[in-house]
Amino acid sequence: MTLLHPTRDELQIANVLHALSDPQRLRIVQTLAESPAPRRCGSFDLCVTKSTLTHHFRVLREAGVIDQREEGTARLNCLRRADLDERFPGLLDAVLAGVPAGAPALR
Amino acid sequence: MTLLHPTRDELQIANVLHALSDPQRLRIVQTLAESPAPRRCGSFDLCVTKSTLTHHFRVLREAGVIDQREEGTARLNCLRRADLDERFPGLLDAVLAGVPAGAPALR
DNA sequence: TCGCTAGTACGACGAGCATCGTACCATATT
DNA sequence: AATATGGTACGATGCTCGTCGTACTAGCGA
Repeated sequence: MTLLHPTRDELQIANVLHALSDPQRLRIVQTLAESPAPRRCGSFDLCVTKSTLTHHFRVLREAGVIDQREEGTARLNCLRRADLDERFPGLLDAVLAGVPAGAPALR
Repeated sequence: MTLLHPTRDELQIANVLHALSDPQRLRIVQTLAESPAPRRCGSFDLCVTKSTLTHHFRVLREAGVIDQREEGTARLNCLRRADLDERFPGLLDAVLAGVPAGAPALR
């Protein structure tokens, strides 16, 4: 299966904002931003099932917020910082700064 | 009827992002940002009915993005710039910069 | 007083979303 | 080969959203 990613030029502000407007996805992005290395989908501390997780990762990917690449049996996620900063300078940092620091564990 | 506005401290990043994730509302915010004076609800060039307009203004108001006050038979809208900038510094500017400049008239 | 203007209220409808469970498919590991 | 691990696919469910139309209210001007 091929993972569809929008190109940098295809990023739409409304899509990005929608992707970021969900608490679970916000938490994924926050975790990703704090993480030095790409992370597996399963390594996020969210209180949802695996299938729901898959859904959220797809929304983030299709909006262009994250990049997913396959690595063996896992799927590695990372923020598309450069693309986001280029298209929407300051947006990601502003959002991350606005997310409550000690976000409840949700689990 | 009393217009409910969240206080500055009650603003939630997820709510704000959701409010901003709709093209029509994005256009309202953009117009408001470019306007030196408060504007009436009817003065926005959107291709939706009056009742839909009312709905969008309520979403923006309840998320804390805009302030609405009654003035005779009209309702005047303005951005809550100061509050937004205080709680989420840079967010509004980043979003506004990301909105396509010559946004289609939608009408 | 009689409209006109600006906007709300309410109910409806179709679409989309967040969530789940079950079934499934790879790739490792034993 | 058998099992475990990491994740997807699909269908279902219930909720929310964007949109509309119709009916309504409040203020303003003739």
